[in-house]
Amino acid sequence: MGRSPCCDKAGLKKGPWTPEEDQKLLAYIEEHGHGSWRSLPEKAGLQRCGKSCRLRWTNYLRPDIKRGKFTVQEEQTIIQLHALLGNRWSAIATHLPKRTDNEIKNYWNTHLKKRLIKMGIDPVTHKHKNETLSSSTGQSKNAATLSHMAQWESARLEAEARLARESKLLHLQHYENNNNLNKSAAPQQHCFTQKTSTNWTKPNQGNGDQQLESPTSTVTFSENLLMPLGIPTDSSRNRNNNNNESSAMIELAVSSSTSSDVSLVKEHEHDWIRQINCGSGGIGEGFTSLLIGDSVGRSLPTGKNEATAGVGNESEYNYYEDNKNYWNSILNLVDSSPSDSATMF
DNA sequence: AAATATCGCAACCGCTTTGGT
DNA sequence: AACCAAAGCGGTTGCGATATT
Repeated sequence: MGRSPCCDKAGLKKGPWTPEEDQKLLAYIEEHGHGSWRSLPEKAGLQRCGKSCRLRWTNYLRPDIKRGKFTVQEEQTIIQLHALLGNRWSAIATHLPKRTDNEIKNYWNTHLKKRLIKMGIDPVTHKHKNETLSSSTGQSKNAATLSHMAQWESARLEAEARLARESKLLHLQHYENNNNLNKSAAPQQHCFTQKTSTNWTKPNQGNGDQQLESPTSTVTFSENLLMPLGIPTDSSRNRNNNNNESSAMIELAVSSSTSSDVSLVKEHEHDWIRQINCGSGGIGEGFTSLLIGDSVGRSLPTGKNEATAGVGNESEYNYYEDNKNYWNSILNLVDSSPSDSATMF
């Protein structure tokens, strides 16, 4: 059987989008939200299939997309996350705010992959050729360890999403109950429009704030998101938290996570990681922070005492040390890459 | 200047997952 | 539980731009 293609209707246009089509799509979504993608093209007066419209929107027209050159930081993040997660572009994209998975995927395939190959690093295993050659003599431990850790990270991400979904149900119920009780005291600040994965809506409709918002975009309550966890944000350092928001709402923001909300939370995890690496401390040595942080890759403690701080015994020390060395080697190779290091990163 | 090769990226394809009925 | 529609996702393709011969 199989599903019939969505674009097989005669007369539907394919290929590059014209500025006129972009304008129609933008105008329609600004006015109505996307609603059902399938019915959108007809309503918007476009000779396209819904899927094509959705892709054009999510990969190009969405206002929360950052376009243009990737920064050094972004490149490093992609390389490191790819070593960890493989070709899971959407997962990688959650750590790169405002970049789409498609853009990251393209950038990897056209730039980073080739660059690693040029440097003698296998873009699949992220191991240097020399290391590959000597792996038969027992140095494959790093790869095995990394693989093991990657499995844990994958499991963690999945569990996180599952828990988030479950807690959302609970908290939505909680919120609805509260909302029914306190309709007159509805929170003013949060743009709590729609956070399902299916419907994009325009926040603050009618109040002059026309900022568009996609299911995976950051929302305006984002920084409050981290407050209850004790995670500092830039603005939280600079201003007092506005405690007018109901704590229930904040709690909801943190825990109500559909898959799209997970990405939202993860987007901030990126900042969180940065905070940890900047030495805010106290959050515990998360796996991700251990692997991704510059502080790990670039300024590893050389003394065993420092390295083993918080690590219980010799085998655990080796475990961490192995991975630090692994990332160190990647970053050192990248840093000391011959000839065009200036353009490299 | 023309032909050819290579690169970069938007868009497509098809499979999987999710959510509603 | 089964079915279906829609969204998510990753691999691949097509084509315009640019570099090289």
